[in-house]
Amino acid sequence: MELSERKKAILKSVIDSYIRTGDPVGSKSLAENEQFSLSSATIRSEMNDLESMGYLEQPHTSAGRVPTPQGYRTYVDSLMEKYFLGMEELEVLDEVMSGKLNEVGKLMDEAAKAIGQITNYATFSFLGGNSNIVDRFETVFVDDYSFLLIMICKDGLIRNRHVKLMDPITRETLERAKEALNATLTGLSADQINLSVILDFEEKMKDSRNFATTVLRVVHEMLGSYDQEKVHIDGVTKLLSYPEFMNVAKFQSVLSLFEQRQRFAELMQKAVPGQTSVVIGNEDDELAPPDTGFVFHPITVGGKVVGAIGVIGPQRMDYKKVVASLDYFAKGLVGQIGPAEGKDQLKGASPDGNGKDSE
Amino acid sequence: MELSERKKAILKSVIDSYIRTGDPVGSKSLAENEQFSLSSATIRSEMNDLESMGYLEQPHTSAGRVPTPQGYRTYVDSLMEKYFLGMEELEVLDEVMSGKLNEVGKLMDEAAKAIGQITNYATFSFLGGNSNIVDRFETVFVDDYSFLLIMICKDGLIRNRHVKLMDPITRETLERAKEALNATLTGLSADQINLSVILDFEEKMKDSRNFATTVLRVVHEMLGSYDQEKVHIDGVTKLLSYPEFMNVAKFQSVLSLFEQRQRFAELMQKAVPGQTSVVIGNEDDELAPPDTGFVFHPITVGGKVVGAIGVIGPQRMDYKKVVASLDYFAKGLVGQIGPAEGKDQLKGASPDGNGKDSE
DNA sequence: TTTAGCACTCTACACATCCAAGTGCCAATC
DNA sequence: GATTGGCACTTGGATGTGTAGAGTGCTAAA
Repeated sequence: MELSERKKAILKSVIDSYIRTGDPVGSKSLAENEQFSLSSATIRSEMNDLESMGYLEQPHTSAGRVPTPQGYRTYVDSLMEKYFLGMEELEVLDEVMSGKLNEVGKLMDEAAKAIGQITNYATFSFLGGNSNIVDRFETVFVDDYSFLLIMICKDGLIRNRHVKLMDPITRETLERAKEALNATLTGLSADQINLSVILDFEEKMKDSRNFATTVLRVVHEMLGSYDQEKVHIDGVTKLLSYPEFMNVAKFQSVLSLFEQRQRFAELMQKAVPGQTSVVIGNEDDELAPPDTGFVFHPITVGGKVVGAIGVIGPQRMDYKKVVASLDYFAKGLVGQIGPAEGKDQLKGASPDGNGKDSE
Repeated sequence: MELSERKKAILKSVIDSYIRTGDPVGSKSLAENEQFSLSSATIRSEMNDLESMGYLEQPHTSAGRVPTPQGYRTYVDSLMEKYFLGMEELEVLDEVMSGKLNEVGKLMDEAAKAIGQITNYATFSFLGGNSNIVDRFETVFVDDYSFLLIMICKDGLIRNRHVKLMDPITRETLERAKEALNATLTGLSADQINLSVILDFEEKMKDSRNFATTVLRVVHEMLGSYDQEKVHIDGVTKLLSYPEFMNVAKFQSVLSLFEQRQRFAELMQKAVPGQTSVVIGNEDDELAPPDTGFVFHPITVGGKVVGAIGVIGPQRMDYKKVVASLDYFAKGLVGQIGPAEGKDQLKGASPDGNGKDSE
């Protein structure tokens, strides 16, 4: 059954009002809200329809109506109007983007903070996927018992590890290991590194077995795991100012999401490049806790999603404002990281990478 | 006025009981608690004394007594008995420590998590101070528009940054920059880098001014700032299981501390090498939020505090258990990082450094 | 010095009441 | 047929009252 224009208008009003106040909205307050020249009874019956169609629900018999996830979904997809950022808001964002930050990671962190300031919700920034293809390895000799292993990926991301050893190595061994790595692992992604590749590498390094094993273990870890450290969350306290999170249990469910950072990576797999996504409550899966909303915008480099920046708030968050902020930042970011890409397309010049990738 | 033995015993009992239950403890329950063969009236008068001496206080007239920060202080310093870790607890910790983790940072994170599991409080691990002395710089050419700058400090800590540039560089320029950095900055700490040092460096790189400026800015940042990213907090949700944090305002004050991570660094300045410190509420300064307790153990490398691992919980936390866990881990850690130091004392072999220093 | 007894204070809880908000339904009206 | 006013009904929240229980301070007696 299609929604009539009037139903749409009423649904939009209900959601707008609920987002603003957080109180269930009743037929009377809507009727008084001039824009409808209808009595509360009429509105009541329309709301009744909307409820049976699944867009609204009542916390209890004598309360007003509250949007369901499905209600929010239609609102976000087709009802809400565009939000235009105000002067101060633009200033906050522009300041971050004009800041001379050489690292995209830092930039994203700052932007997330700024967006949190504008919207008053918690924000996160997230960088790095897990299916990188190795471009090459580099090593730096630190001392006889340790060295730095640097992995440069095709998409420009850089990770590194400081590897400690039990037995001393020489610069020569290290150099040989680097060459062996480059010879065997270049062009492969994590899931392509199988036993034969490993044996190949160990064969090349057979005079220093222990060392080779250690190196492989580190490489494996660098390739395989999402890098939890790269999820930065800011402004969790802001959530405590919303009544829906004053309930300890609710807040706990959100907090525990924050502590399982790898879940962000899963969430990000829903990301559509260049487009702001909205996940409402546990709409589809169990990815997000109930009563919360997620809005995020993926960051793509060379057509590949390498991260995201986003907002976490109550389900009734001000989606239009949040979406506007994220869009504005994402549009600006393309300008920031675009030039480097343009300059050096053939080499796929690192548009990013940033230190945070190291770990 | 000195505390009589009996007063001490009563104070200890009150605190033990309060830590266990979280309820204010009354004279009657203490009197019944066999170990005193005194009537409740006597205990009452003793408690009255303890109250006027500042060790106890009453939430309201008809409630039992609750320890003050001063009360906890005496408890921690001289009253509490030693806690012996149980088999399962030892197992949890041993497993972490025996894990082949090449990086001290990772090790500390895991240990913090384990201690959280044992004690059921929030934990943190923190790595890196800000007054490092530069041992040398290394660079890695990534592509024409970016490179990796690696700073190796005297104490073995390693930091790195992926630096992006607006103009292309050559491997030769990069190599020259590295040599210039090593020539001018080696052996200096952040506060020793003044204008003349900067001018010296710029003079050496005068044919590529922009590049030199960028490099200096990055170096400055690497040297100067506490690295917020290096504070890892785990198990915040655990705190929500204690009634004292069910109050939203209280919990908020703790959370906001977590969001100002640099405050950990300040807190750490109180650290005494090799010794577990306890900070109770806002005992002295405003460092810690009221109603919370901090217990932490600094990690020293070459006599210098480079980090800490610790526990954050309600003021009435089980200090003896927490202290025992931290002590055990710290003792074990010395063994872990000791060997590398021993093997290569002259060179001040990196006992650590770990990737997380990069950022 | 210790103790038993007692009056007093305060909180937590259960219970009752009242009120406002909002609903659904129905008959009257446009 | 859509809209509306009227009305009975439901419900949660706020407010008030009474009671039980825990704990105290004080005092007089042991």
